[in-house]
This record gives sequence, C-alpha cells and structure tokens, in this order.
Amino acid sequence: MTATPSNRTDESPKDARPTRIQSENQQKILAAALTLFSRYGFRGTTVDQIAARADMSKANILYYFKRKNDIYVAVLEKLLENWLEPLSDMNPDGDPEEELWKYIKAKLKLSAQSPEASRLFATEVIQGAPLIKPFLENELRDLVQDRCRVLQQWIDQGRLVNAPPLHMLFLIWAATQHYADFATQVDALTAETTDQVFPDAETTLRKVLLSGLLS
Amino acid sequence: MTATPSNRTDESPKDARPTRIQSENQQKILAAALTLFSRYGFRGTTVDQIAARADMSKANILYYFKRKNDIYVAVLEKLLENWLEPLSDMNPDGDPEEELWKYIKAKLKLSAQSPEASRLFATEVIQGAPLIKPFLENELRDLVQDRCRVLQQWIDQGRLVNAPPLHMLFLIWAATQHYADFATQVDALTAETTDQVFPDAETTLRKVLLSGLLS
DNA sequence: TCCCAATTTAACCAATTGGTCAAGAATTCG
DNA sequence: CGAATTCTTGACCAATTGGTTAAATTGGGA
Repeated sequence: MTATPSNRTDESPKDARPTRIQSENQQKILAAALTLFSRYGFRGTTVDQIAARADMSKANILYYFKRKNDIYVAVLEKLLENWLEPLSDMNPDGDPEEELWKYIKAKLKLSAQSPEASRLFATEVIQGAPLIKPFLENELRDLVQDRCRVLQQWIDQGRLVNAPPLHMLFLIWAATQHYADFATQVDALTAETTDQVFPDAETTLRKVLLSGLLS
Repeated sequence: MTATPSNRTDESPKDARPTRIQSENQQKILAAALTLFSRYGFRGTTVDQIAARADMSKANILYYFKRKNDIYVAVLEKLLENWLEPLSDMNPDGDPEEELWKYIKAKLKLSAQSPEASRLFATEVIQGAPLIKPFLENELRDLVQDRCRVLQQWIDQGRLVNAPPLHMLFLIWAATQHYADFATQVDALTAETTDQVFPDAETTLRKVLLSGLLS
C-alpha cells in the first residue's frame, strides 16, 4: 500500500503539480473529448476518436486518463464551473428588470459561445444525470434556492409577476439553452438568415420573456 | 433477384399484412426500445437489453428488425407523427389568446405524458439529427412556415406582441419540453412537492409566457 | 388432423473497443 | 553530459456486441 492514493480511479500522472506537457495535453484531450462527447454521447465516442482528434495515440490518452470514464467526468466537471457563474451574478438590490435582462443575456451568450458544453450538459441530464445528480441536488439546489428568495422578494414588492420563482428560472434556462441544444432544428427552420438567429432570439426574449416576467 | 424488395434494410417479416403475432411483438419491441433509447441513447443501448425488456431472445428481435438501426428509425418515425399534431390544431380564425393557450397546454401535456418520446427526440436533435434532418427541413419546416404566417397575421392585427413568430414557437417549445427533457434536474430542484410541478408549470406558462406573447 | 409457413432460439462469428504492457523516445535537471 | 523521470506508442488481449444460421417449435388454415 503506497502513500499515493492508487485505489481510486484518478488521473494517471502522479498527483504532484502538473508539468507543462501534462497541462497542455490534458487541455487538448478535454477539448477533443468535449466536442466528441457532445456530438456522439459517452458510449458513442471511442477513445480512438478522441485520440485522433487530439492528435495523440490511444495509449497516450489512457496515460493521462486511466479510464474513458475519467475523461468524461473531467469534461463535465470543468463545464459545471461556468454553469453557476451567471446565476450568482444577480444582484438582489438591483433593478429586477435590469438584473433579469443581464442574466438572460448572459445565458444566451453562453449558448452562443459554448453550444457544445450546453449540449453535453443537456445529454447528461436527459439521460438521468447519472454522474452529476449529486451536483444538481446539492450545489445547484442551494444556489437556486438562494436565487429564488431574491425573486420572491421582488415578487412580494410587486416588481415581478406573481408566479413560482423556480419555474421562472426553468423558463429562462429553457428559452436560452434551446438555441444551443436544438441548434440543428433552429438552423433547419431558419435557413436563409443564420446570422440573424441570435439577434432575433434576443429581441424575442426581451419582448416576450422579460416583459412577461415583469408582469 | 426476388420480387419482394430485399435490397433495402427493411423489416424482416415479408411485406404482406402483419399477422397478430407480428404486430404484438413489434409493439413490444418498439415500446422497450423507446424506453431504452431515450435513457441510454442509440449506442448506449444494446439489442440484448431490448430483448430482455421485451422478454424475447435477441435473435427474435433481429427477426422482426434486421438491424438495430431499423428499430431506432421505427421508434423515431412513430414518435414524429405525434409531434406535428398539436401545431396543426391552431386555428387562424380563433382568438389568439385562446389558441396559443390551447397549444401551450397541449405541448405541456405531451411533455407530461410522453417524456421518453420528448427525450429521445431531444437527444436525436442535440446530436445533429443525423436521421431526422430531412424531416426537420421538409415536413416540419413547411408546417412551421405556415403557422408562422398565422402568428404574423395576429401580429399585424396588433393582437400579439411584435416579435419574430418563429422565435415565439421556439420559446413555446423550449418552455414546454423542458419539463420532459430536464425532468431529472426539475426533480432535483423541486424535491418536496413533485406532484405540484406541472400545475406550477402551467401557472407560470400562463402568467409569464402567454401574457408575454400577448404583449 | 396434417402440412406449410411463421416464429423462436441456441450456438456462433467477426468486428469493435476499452484497457494493458513493455520498450523506446524525449525532457529535465543536477 | 548523463541519468532519472516523464512521455509516447505499437502490439496485444479480453470482453462486448451486432448480426447470422440452421435447426427446432408453434400456429393456423384446409
């Protein structure tokens, strides 16, 4: 029994600080894996594909991550960090209209800029969140409850329509993530003016969603 | 070269009218497959799993559907029929508020009653719609364009907020399907009162989404 | 009841794929 | 420079899995 924890399925290189090559390669691997996992799912992605896309040998991939599953977990963990961020930014003392609009725009921007991350998250949740359920039930739950109190306060002040705050968040998430998750469908139905999608989306979210929220 | 089309990858039993056993078993297979595909994706589902769930041998499954892919296609085709239905029901001559509300409620009901179908559709689209892209670009596209004209007319009459009709549809789809697709997340964040979810959802959609649409 | 077609399955096969290993190549650092 | 460490990979293995086949069983109509 060694001092280094070797029983868990952790990353391969010893637990010391990562070398230059290590961080570079892990970067490459995670980037390739995000693209592939989001496109083909966990089972639909092979280690060979990741290797090809990261321009390494399969064996080398497995040198940095002992198991395919570890890669998936690492990708997902990295992704979750960004997920919470915009939500925390909402300022309870600010103007509801302004704060909500800032939040909606931030989420929409995330959809536009990190569609792959959004899609991977969606796939994971759709399939029952086998890996991130603890995250949903703890970190996310706590943060959401906190934010719901802010919304409830605005409701009590009559500055927001009187509806369940949690479901207001659902509505905002659904509306914004739709443009990343269902991009294929959006594209199929928009055809001519693809670069007009996000401006139009923003307009709609402001005129319909935001104004709906403000009662 | 026989008279029966045997070059395509079609269902196994001859193309004549299905026998009792045939339709019963195909039914069982498709039901089992829908559950499994929606939960584990195409690659994540094995023919053996489908066989176990349908209570047949693997070889027997492959007797009814020559290839695993054929099962997937069959499940998806069956699913698409229901998809269009509520959209077609919107009556151009009716009251916008009533028509839209009927549509929203129909979609929400679909989410509540066929979450697996919704999730399978979502997964397929998220992964680039490799199989149903033609459907999206043709049947759906035509129908949607038609419906958008109805919405546009209502806008022109000042009975609806002035925003891109297509994106109004996106918003409605996103909001309603969210409850099926992200059920795991919804549950994780609702905890105590699971049976209150859809009533609350309906309230929110009426107060926020519907009223937002009506300007 | 008898016969032919439909149904069912055990046994197999070949391809894919996650993961191992040992040996070679490159880095790092004293 | 030189040796210890890190990095890289070709070759290989075992398990999984989609699909085949041939033979047995069942079902239904004449």
